[in-house]
Amino acid sequence: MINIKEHENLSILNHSCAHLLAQAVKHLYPNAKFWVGPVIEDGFYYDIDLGDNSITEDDLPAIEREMKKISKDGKRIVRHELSKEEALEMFKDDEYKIDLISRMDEENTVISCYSQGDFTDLCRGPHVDTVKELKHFKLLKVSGAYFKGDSKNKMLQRIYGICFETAEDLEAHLKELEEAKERDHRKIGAYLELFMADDLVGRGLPMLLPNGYIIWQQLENYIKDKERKLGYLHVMTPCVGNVELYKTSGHWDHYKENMFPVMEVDGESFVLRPMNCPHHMMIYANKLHSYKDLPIRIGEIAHDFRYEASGAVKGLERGRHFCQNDAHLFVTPEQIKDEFKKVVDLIFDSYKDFKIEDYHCVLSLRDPLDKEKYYPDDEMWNKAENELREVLNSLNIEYTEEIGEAAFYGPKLDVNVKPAVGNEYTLSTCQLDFCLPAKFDLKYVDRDGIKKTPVVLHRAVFGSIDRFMAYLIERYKGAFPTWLAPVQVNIIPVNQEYHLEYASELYELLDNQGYRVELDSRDEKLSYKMRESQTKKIPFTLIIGDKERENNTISYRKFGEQETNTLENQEFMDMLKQIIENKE
RNA sequence: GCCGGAAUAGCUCAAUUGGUAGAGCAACUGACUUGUAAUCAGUAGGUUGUGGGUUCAAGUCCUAUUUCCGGCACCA
Repeated sequence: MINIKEHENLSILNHSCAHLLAQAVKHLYPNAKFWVGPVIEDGFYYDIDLGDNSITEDDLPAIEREMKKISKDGKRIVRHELSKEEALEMFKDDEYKIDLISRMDEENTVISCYSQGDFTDLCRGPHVDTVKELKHFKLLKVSGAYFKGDSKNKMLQRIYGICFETAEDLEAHLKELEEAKERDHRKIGAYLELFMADDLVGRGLPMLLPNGYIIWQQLENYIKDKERKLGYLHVMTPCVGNVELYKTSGHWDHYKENMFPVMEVDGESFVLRPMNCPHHMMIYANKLHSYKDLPIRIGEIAHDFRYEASGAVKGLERGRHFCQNDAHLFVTPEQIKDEFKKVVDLIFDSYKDFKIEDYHCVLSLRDPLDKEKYYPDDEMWNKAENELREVLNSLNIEYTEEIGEAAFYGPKLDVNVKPAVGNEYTLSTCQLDFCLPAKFDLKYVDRDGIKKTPVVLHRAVFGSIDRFMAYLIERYKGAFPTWLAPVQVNIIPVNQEYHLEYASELYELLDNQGYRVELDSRDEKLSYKMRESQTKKIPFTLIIGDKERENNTISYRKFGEQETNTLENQEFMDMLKQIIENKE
């Protein structure tokens, strides 16, 4: 999907279109006041204070018509420059513009405005020359948005739209949006019976159905196997923990609002655990370690519970229960780089197996001004951040840096992806932590006989298995590679009477070798069964009739292909084995 | 949590200004015995998310509530 921000022309076009939107809204809602209207990846938006009025999606067509009308009038877009003083005078009745202007630093700043007909807006520009150029746009959605992005502030109304240079581009984009909706893991998940949710079970608590659980187990086995080969030790720890555990780690102070409420039992206070770091810290602390033991890599497929805001819950992507592919690596300071590199390699090796190519890396740093969230030790933070940056650079990983995105205990590398619908989220993460080991007073005995505190890398390759699965559903549009597919082979006998026996033999053969195979022996036409096999996106559909029975062969059709191939039975088995091994 | 929208059969949707809740697919039954994306006929399927209210009459109007959807905020 196109990123408007990356194209200069489109960027200017969309920004100008935001002004056009504002002008149209002003015509229809004269009391409207405007905050900001920036260009985003998917077009533009404008944040508007409509006072007592409100706009719903039903009002968008009328606003679009007004925009078209203004565009047809074809007024020129003119830039004026004024001093801060003049600007304050000009917008004296508009508290939003006053807010913007007064935050511009120097007294002598030149402030620019853009006018088109009866509408003038404060703006840095640049813009297109006339509103006539703004023809191929569409308003997409309305929503609330907090003033200055702060939930303590009042809510403004935000209108989203997008603008293109040609009608064809716009149409193509709208079509892409429709297609993206079809890819949504919630839609495919219901259709292919991968998971379900029910009000009686509770909000944000999806349940994996047999088909989905097969995929889930494949993922679990895949990553545990990879980790085992890299020296990870897997553990299992309880889903409930004493509150003191989280007070010690500091998670309680930062996240108690987002935990399920405390359960009081026999004078002890418990919570459903929201993460596993403290448990793994305690496992490390279970015995005294030598520097020779390090690194120690504790891994777990761990069930966690978070009381996510109701508006944040989304399918398998974000639930109130999820399963982390978590691990904590206890290392000496000298081992940080090497271990970090191994984690990064593990992440991207795995991505190759799942053919995940569309991601971007973020180095998440602290906000030095946010003394509340971040552990106040500048020296520790600088050291950790520089260390992480150095490793990323030495690995030639492309990344952007984001301030204020770090965990409270340390900076991290996040690997982010975009879902079919909604905001980007983090798939994999590797976090550097100098903080928690000290809080738990973890030690190892160094070469010189002195007890020292290890450094911890927190990492998750499949952030949560559920979320990773959500991403894969969308990545593959439900057509899973054979090694992941819930049903790998579907056998269709041409005729129930004459071919069922041979088809059953083949079923046994495949089943005995551990393949996930089904035999469709219903009284239906072949074409009917073929259609169903294709709509269920089963990788291999076998057609078994006279030809196959007489020659001891298998005719098969691969998902998404039109032709059928025929192979000797053994050849087919070899091919299937090969495809699964190659994760095709 | 906040702003807005939605909820009708298992699924996708329809039902005029308030006036007998309907269709396709799926399911079930029967016939057909099939060579690569939908064979034909029949049957059954609903307290219109839930609770209150207005009305002679509510899927439709009002109200509360739950869940879902689109964003915002949050994301250890």
